[in-house]
Amino acid sequence: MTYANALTALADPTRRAVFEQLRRGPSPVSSLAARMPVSRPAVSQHLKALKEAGLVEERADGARRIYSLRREGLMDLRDWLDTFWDEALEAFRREAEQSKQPRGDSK
Amino acid sequence: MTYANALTALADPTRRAVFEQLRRGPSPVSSLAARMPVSRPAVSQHLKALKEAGLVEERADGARRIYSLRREGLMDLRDWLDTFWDEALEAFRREAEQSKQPRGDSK
DNA sequence: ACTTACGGTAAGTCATGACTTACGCAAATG
DNA sequence: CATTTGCGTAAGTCATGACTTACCGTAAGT
Repeated sequence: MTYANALTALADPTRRAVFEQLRRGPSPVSSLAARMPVSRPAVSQHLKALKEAGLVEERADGARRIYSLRREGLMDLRDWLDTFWDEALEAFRREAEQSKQPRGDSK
Repeated sequence: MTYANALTALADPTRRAVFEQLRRGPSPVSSLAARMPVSRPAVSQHLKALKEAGLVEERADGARRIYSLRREGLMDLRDWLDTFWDEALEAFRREAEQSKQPRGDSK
């Protein structure tokens, strides 16, 4: 269910841009904000959202907060995506669904 | 850039639920709506959004419109996700970025 | 032809959330 | 210490978009 959090977090263009910038490596907030068209507090808020979604982690360095990617946060999203291809798993899921819910049909 | 459309489309819980239901197979609108807590027009609107995002396709069957998954629509999203793991590609991207923009640093 | 199923679109409401400025606090700097 | 740097949070504004009901056309069934 955590793939849902990743999706909502990454849906916003600005927030996604912040996330993508972190591919360059760990970075303090101001550096990120400098490259963005929005204010620094806006970036802070996005980082908070990303952190709560498990997509980013924070480390303190004196007065600075260094943010970096958390690739594990993308794992669940990746797995969820795969459920749309994996036919074996899908068949299994479909069957489980059916035996659990006799009245279920897609007509 | 089309992964962005997929992300925004799949961010909404209801819309995602519609999308996930289509894993069971192609289905007309009313059947989908029957399993959902929202009205039929709402589902119609979500299907329109999913279609515009390339995640779903529509086929006419008399008065009905049969909707089905378009897995290709997820491809770009999948590829985008992979860019966060592929170190080689990342290094290359980083280098390209740097030679193009001498003043760029992440300090 | 009349009626009923199916579904898209219009119009309007309401909540969410992305942004801003203002502020406060902790750590570095002089 | 006083000042500056770095960042989070509060409060308020504004746009977006997810839903509703009402309505329309089209295709099937009687």
